[in-house]
Amino acid sequence: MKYSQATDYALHAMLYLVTAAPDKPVPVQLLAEKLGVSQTYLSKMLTKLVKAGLIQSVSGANGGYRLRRNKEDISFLDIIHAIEGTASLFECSLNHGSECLIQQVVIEAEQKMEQYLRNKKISELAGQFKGIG
Amino acid sequence: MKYSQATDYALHAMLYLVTAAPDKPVPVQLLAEKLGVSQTYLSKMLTKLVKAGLIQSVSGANGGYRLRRNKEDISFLDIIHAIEGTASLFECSLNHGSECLIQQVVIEAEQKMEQYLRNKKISELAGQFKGIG
DNA sequence: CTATTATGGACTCATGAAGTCTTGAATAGA
DNA sequence: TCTATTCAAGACTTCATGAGTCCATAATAG
Repeated sequence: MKYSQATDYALHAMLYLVTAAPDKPVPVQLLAEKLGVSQTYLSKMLTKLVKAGLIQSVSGANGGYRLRRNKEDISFLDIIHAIEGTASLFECSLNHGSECLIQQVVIEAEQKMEQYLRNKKISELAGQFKGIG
Repeated sequence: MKYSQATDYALHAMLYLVTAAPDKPVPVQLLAEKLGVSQTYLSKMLTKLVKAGLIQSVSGANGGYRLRRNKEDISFLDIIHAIEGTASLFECSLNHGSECLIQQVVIEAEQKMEQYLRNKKISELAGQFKGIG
């Protein structure tokens, strides 16, 4: 079980957008160079972030991506959920009669992690952030 | 990102072993019937649990599996780690100069989850456990 | 009109999960 | 000692998903 690299890229891209000038949209080409990943691949993740309402896209020349919300309102969990989906980490595959006690425990544990990620905003790192490379 | 079904089976198998009579080893055939999974597949997971030191195997007639430790000393995390491995959920694939701040946050979150799973013992469910099916 | 930029679908490739099959080793009991 | 039972391990198959490419289409600034 691992987070996908796509999540890794998305988190870094968002960190860049949070630290970048908020008025000017950043084209995917620039982001892709910074992260060392292909444009076409990165654009998949950015599209997901757009659909999740975290960023906004501007087509055409001088276009690109910029934040849609206040940067203080964007949590790690928002980004992770946008890429990985919101399904639970654990789903019992046995057909018990009742609710699965084991599943309840693991989901409870997952919620501890989510709670931390929900409270942690990507902008908190912007101060310490010295550039991607 | 999801826990594997193997982890699901292993947790249920351990719950059964914890509630079963501790003196008599339980053969994989019996466990497999209870869980509704094939013997050969389940035995893979049980072998991992043996290697992790959670249970003990007894070959030959009247053999099977029994707990190796005190049942109060077996946590959810022990079982999950035995099956899934102990690698971190997140590994930054960019080559930064320094440590990755993003990775630090996600690993911190993971540790919240692990802390909960480490404190939760499988035997805590034994009381409420009404059988697998 | 053209260059730039995002969107979306089809596609390939590699990896890992899920599961089977078979062979071999250990041991209890006759 | 022989046999039935039980665990261990490796090779193998199948399928789903992650990772990534390529191309055609749509939107927009100049």
